[in-house]
Amino acid sequence: MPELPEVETTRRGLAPHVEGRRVTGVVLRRVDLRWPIPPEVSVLLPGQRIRGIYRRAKYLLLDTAAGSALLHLGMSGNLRVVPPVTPVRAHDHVDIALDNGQLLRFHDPRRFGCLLWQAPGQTHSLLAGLGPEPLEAGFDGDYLFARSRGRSSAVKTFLMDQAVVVGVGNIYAAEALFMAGISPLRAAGKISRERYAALAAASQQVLQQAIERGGTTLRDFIAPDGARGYFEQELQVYGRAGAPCPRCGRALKHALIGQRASVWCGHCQR
DNA sequence: CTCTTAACCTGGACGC
DNA sequence: TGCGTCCAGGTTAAGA
Repeated sequence: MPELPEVETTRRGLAPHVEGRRVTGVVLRRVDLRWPIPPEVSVLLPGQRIRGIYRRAKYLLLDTAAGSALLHLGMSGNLRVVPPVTPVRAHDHVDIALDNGQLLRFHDPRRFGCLLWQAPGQTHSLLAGLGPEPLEAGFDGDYLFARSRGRSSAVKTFLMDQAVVVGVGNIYAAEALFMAGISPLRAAGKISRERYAALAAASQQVLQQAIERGGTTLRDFIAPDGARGYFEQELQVYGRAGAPCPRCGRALKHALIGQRASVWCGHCQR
C-alpha cells in the first residue's frame, strides 16, 4: 500500500490527535508482524507523552522521552484514530490508547508491517542505510547521476532502491519515469546528467501532487480519519497496461522489471 | 559492492 | 457455489 505520499498523509492525519498526548495503555493482539513487536513497546511506551510524530522514508516515528515507536505499514497496513468503543476487526493488531480517550489502531492484514523501538539518541539499524528524502535538499539530478554510475540494473529498480532515494515505490516510480520520458528498462548507469535532472524533478512533482491529493487508494490505503486518497485519478500509467498512452495514444506496454509489474509507453519513454 | 531470487502473509479477482 | 491460481502499494536475507 504505502509509498511516501501515503505515509506522509498518515503522519499529517495523525499529528493533531497524537502530538502532546500521553499514552495510557498499549494492547497487543498479535506481536508476530514482520518482526516481533519488542517488549519496550508495552513496557516503556505507556505513560509517555508523545512529543511529535515524524516520518523518515516510509517509516513513522512516535517520539517520546523514553524512545520512539517505529512503525512501517508494509504493503497493507494503516493507522487510524478511533473511539475506544470501536469494534475490533480481524487484523487489528495493536491499539495505543491516548489520554484524550481515543485509540491509535494499527491494522495490517498481510503483516508485512512492523512496530519496533528506537532508543533515545540512537538510529535504528533499519534507518541507517537509507538514502536522502526526495523532497528535501540533497536530492537532485546530479545526485542521481553520481549514484548511478557503474550500475547496470534498470533505472526503475534503481529509483525504487531505498538506499538511493527513499519513499519511491512501484506506483510513483512508474509515474515519475513517464513524466520524465525515460524507459524504465534503461540501464541506470547509462542515463545522462540532464535526463536525471528531469527524473529528479518529475519524482518530486509526482510525490508532491500525490501528497496534496491525500495519496493513492487502490485497495487498503486509508487515512487516519477514514478518508481515501484521490491521486488514483491522476495516475497516467500505473495500472493502465494496454490502455492508450495519455500523451500519444499508443497502447501502454507492461512487463515485470525486478519482479515488479511495470507499465510504460514505448514511444514516449526512451 | 552489485545484482537476482526467494520469502514473508492474507485477501480479492478471476477462470473453470 | 467451490476450488485452484495469480496478483498486490514493501523489504530483507541469502546466494552468485
